[in-house]
Amino acid sequence: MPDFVSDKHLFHNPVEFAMSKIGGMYKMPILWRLKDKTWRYSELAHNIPHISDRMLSKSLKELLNDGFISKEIFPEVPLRTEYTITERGNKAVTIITALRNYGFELMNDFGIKEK
Amino acid sequence: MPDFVSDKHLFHNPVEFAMSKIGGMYKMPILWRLKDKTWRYSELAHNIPHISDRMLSKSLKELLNDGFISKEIFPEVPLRTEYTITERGNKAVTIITALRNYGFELMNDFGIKEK
DNA sequence: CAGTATCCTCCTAGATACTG
DNA sequence: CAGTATCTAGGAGGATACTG
Repeated sequence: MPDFVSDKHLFHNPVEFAMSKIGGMYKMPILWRLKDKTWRYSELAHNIPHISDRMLSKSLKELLNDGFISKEIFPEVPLRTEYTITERGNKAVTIITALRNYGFELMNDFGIKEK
Repeated sequence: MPDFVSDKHLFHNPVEFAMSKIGGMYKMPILWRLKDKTWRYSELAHNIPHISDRMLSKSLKELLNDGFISKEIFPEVPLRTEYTITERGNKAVTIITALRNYGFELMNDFGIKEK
């Protein structure tokens, strides 16, 4: 697996590339919530623990630019925007599900009990 | 999914926990190489692109402490150490394989051609 | 409501040098 | 050969304030 460049950034393997697209603190939590319904900005903001407006808007923008989600703006008063997962996003959810299941296994393996 | 603490570090979801164990730049590349045979330190050092001694030794130590690999020291001259994957490491390889396949799909999806 | 702009902190990884 | 120690840089994410 040789190095390759995408979007002016150097990658060494496919996992690194995938993580550059759906990694970080909040992208998976966002995609996970969008997997079976449309959410509006404020719903995500209130539902994802600890997320700030800065990180939410930054993450949404990147997921949007990379085609994992789509956005619809309703020019009402007050303003409403809705985020929906795309086909590319749905494929991501498959691996997120696997990662999540593995994470639970590992937590159990390490004796961490969830409520 | 409530927050939880492990090893004095705060986590928000199972994916974050999994990534704290097998994430970072080099842990997956190491586990990937150990999946079907034992490697010695210098073989890993020469085979994993761009890795420094510092990062190799640091990553190996953490994988060892977390039970993903085991280590055997042969007190010969010159010194020889061999690293072998454990059952826990093999489970990790399953998800790494899935992530890797997803990464290849995504690269293809984004028009990145590998050689 | 749905964001953006600025500034700042911490942590991962790189560079370099050294050792049993 | 198989590492460890020290120092540094870059980038992800936090805090806070502001806006169409």
